[in-house]
Amino acid sequence: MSDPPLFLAADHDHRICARAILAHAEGVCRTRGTRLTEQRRRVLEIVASSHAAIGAYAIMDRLKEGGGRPAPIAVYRALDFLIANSLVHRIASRNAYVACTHLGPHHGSQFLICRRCGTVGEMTSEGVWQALVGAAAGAGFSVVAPVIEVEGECAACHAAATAAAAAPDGAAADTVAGA
Amino acid sequence: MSDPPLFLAADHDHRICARAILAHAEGVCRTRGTRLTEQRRRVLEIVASSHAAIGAYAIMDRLKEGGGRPAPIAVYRALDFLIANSLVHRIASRNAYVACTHLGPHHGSQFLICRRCGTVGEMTSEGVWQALVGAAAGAGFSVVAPVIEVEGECAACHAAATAAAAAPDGAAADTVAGA
DNA sequence: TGCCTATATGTTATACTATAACATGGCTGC
DNA sequence: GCAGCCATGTTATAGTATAACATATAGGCA
Ligand SMILES: [Zn+2]
Ligand SMILES: [Zn+2]
Ligand SMILES: [Zn+2]
Ligand SMILES: [Zn+2]
Repeated sequence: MSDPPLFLAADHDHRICARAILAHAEGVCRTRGTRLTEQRRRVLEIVASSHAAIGAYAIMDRLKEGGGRPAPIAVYRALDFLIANSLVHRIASRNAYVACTHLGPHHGSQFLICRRCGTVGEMTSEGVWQALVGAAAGAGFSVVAPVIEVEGECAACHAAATAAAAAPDGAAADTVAGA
Repeated sequence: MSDPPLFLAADHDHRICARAILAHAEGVCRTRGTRLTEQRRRVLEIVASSHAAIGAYAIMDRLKEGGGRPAPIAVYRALDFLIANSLVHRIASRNAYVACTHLGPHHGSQFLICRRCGTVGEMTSEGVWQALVGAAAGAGFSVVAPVIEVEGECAACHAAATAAAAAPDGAAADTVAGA
């Protein structure tokens, strides 16, 4: 009912999102006694710098901008840590990664991926979870780790596409890139 | 209610499955005026030779057994055709492919992947579909192409694991490989 | 029949994604 | 200090997928 919106407006102040993600990571690591090292922190910052999913090699390129010469394995090791702590999620259908936008522990998120702007919304619908577990149980199958990644269109892009289709003349509304 | 079982017994006569898949493919291609060429047919036979998902390079190795020297691209092109015609599905979380076991047209299947035997069951639960579309709509998101791939345990493997845990002495029941 | 075009395949090279194996460094607790 | 653990560096390689261009084959049609 009062869930926060999965998709924020394109012009939202994303620094607020990024800060919240980093602060949450600090808290998680302090609680668990794990270490959010500089490298892991930088990878998380890069992943969290946008609501779109980013590939491991793109993360590496961003790290290089800071002057270092990180090898792919360094990025994957940082991602392994972040994923193990549910601070980052892997999007298997894109071979890419997104920062978790949830505060508490959770399992079985559903990822809504806009085919136009690339924004990924992380949804945790109890109804979807129960429908899936129930249907699987009907086949004698016990669910352990679901991968649910939905390609589609977010509200903003859908509205823009509809408007463009209605008035196909002249300058089409630009597709907004993920902030 | 009267759905066919998603997971067949390990000792079922899989030649029946394979023949049905090939016959269905012949029919689909005849209806659509597309061509089930020898290469595409062989790739489909290989993918359909088991209920487990198989990787593109494993398919290539199997093709080589026939004497040819297929390049990776040949396998991917055949897979592209088969996937476009819904005769094969890609399992993104495994980078692997399974033959479709459905007869009619369909969208949004849910794939149940046994972590022990590797068998993939293709489920088409209307309830899961509706729960997902409904929940996404609540976020203003319109679903186009969901990827639902669930890791878990099939009934047979779950029973075997439970039995092995109850009687951990001596010969544990072998994990059955996908036929 | 013989050309024409679209589709399918062959060939070579390369891009992209991810991990193995082993060495080094650095913090922590004793 | 030093032992042990964890994190990182270094090098090499495995695994997955596509680009670009040449050739071949099937069928439609003049
Ligand atoms: Zn944001
Ligand atoms: Zn969008
Ligand atoms: Zn079978
Ligand atoms: Zn199984």
